[in-house]
Amino acid sequence: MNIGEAAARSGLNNKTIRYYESLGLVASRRLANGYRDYSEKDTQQLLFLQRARAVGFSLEECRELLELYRDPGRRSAEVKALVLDRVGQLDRQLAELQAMRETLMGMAEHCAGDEDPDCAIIDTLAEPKFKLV
Amino acid sequence: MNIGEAAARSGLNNKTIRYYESLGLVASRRLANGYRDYSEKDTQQLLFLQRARAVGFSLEECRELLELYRDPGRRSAEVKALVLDRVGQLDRQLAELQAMRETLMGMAEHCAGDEDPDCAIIDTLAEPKFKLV
DNA sequence: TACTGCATTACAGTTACTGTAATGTTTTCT
DNA sequence: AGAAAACATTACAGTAACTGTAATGCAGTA
Repeated sequence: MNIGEAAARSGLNNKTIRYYESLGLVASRRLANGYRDYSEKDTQQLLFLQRARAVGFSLEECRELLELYRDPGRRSAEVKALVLDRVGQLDRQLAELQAMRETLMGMAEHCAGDEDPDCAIIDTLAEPKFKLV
Repeated sequence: MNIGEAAARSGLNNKTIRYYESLGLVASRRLANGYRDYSEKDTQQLLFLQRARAVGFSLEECRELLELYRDPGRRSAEVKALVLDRVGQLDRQLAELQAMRETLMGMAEHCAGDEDPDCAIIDTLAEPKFKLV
């Protein structure tokens, strides 16, 4: 199958697939006309990539995951470690975003939000009276 | 004061300050030797930028905020709207990261994490049995 | 005078794509 | 058969928000 169909099946964009190939994440056979030709197995790997990206793994992490995916001698402990690492990243990110949200809500509460120039938000950003992130 | 001190006071990197200047977010006077020269007022604007970035505003949003900061005739309603917009973005981001976290934890639970190649995580990424993000 | 530390500019690299241009091939319509 | 649409190819630029590197110059001190 050509790249359009592989894209449709994996949920990736054509350009994204070519990009992944340029990074050496996936390979592809070529037909006589130069068109890429994908097998079922190829599309499964693309789908794998799409799903790994959807839970936020970086492309380098995806590369490691793909290697494990392809390695019949893998240890599931290694896969699990990658996943738990990613959960740790998420926890840190979540905490950071939560803190931002609380700061913003705290500032918004003190702002009248009217036609007046007086604004607690601006004041806080310029010279905070309560602690920021 | 020169850029090093302005950086120290604002918590921004020298390069970051120059970068912001290249984008027209802030301006700077120059001394005879070509060095940038910052006033207290300048550093306050840099600090403002630093704080706005710290709660996750994009540089374009920062530009709007700075304009409001500088405008004595601003309406606080406009400032508040920007903040609440940002809270909305955060809520969407938080929901997305939460969903990723749950997916990952769900997969991790089903993985033994041992010396065996059998791995529920790999299986799920390759062809999911439960719904992904 | 040499050395250190700070300053300047310009350009490349990062992440993960997406958009555009110029071109070629395959398929479909008339 | 010939034209047009729909797909494919490559290469290069742009995005966000910086950071790193190189080559160079100025400032203050031993």
